[in-house]
Amino acid sequence: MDNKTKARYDAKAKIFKALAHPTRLFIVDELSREEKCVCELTEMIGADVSTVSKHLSILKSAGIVMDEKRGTQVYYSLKIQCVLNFLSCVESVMKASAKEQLELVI
Amino acid sequence: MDNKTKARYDAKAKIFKALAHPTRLFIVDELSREEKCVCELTEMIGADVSTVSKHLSILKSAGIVMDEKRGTQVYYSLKIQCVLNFLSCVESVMKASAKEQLELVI
DNA sequence: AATCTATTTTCTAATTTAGCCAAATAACCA
DNA sequence: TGGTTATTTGGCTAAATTAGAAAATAGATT
Repeated sequence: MDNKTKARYDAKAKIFKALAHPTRLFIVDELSREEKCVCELTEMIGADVSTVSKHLSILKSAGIVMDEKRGTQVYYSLKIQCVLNFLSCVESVMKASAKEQLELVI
Repeated sequence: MDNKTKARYDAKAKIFKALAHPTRLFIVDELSREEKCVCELTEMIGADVSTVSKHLSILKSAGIVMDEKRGTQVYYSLKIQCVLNFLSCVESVMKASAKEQLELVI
């Protein structure tokens, strides 16, 4: 595999890594409804603000969300809508697995 | 967040984790063309067989690929085609980021 | 049965990630 | 200016992930 190809796979992997955490998936779900400030998300998630802020920065640097400062607050919103489509594909993977599990039991 | 909801996010995250590695993305790409045995993939990837085998088992336990033993070889193939759609969404995330980078420079 | 081949599993060391606390920044307000 | 609130950053520790070497397993062949 040449360097360029390798770099492409690394870049793709970075995006998947950004989504590969339950808290970050929750954030994406919430932001798909409407923008939220860090404080609102922190409240919902129930972790330290610094932790939530770090999750957001990972999503941002992957290009999945964007932020906008208004007064003292920073609002985050979903930047790439198609992320939602692939969440629904993931659901289908989950359903397929669950069905299989079930068939093993029956 | 109740336990059930949390479990759902964990399960989704598991699927993203499975895809969050350059080698595993490469494997998915290859398998989207046609099934391959572990030895063929190992040859292409150039890592230890045990490493490749482990990557495959991660993809399998996430429900993304399936395997079939034929003689001494094990053939892996893509189980969930929609994974490919979301790879194309990821590409669009990458393009958007690249475009932005470019605009910063111009 | 003994051996060979392909693959998986186990073990260990190295690297990365997650989460909290404390400190630093930034924007607003008195 | 000094203080307050919201957020980010740095530092630290614990947990998770990665990779390869070696050992174990399963099926095919002699």
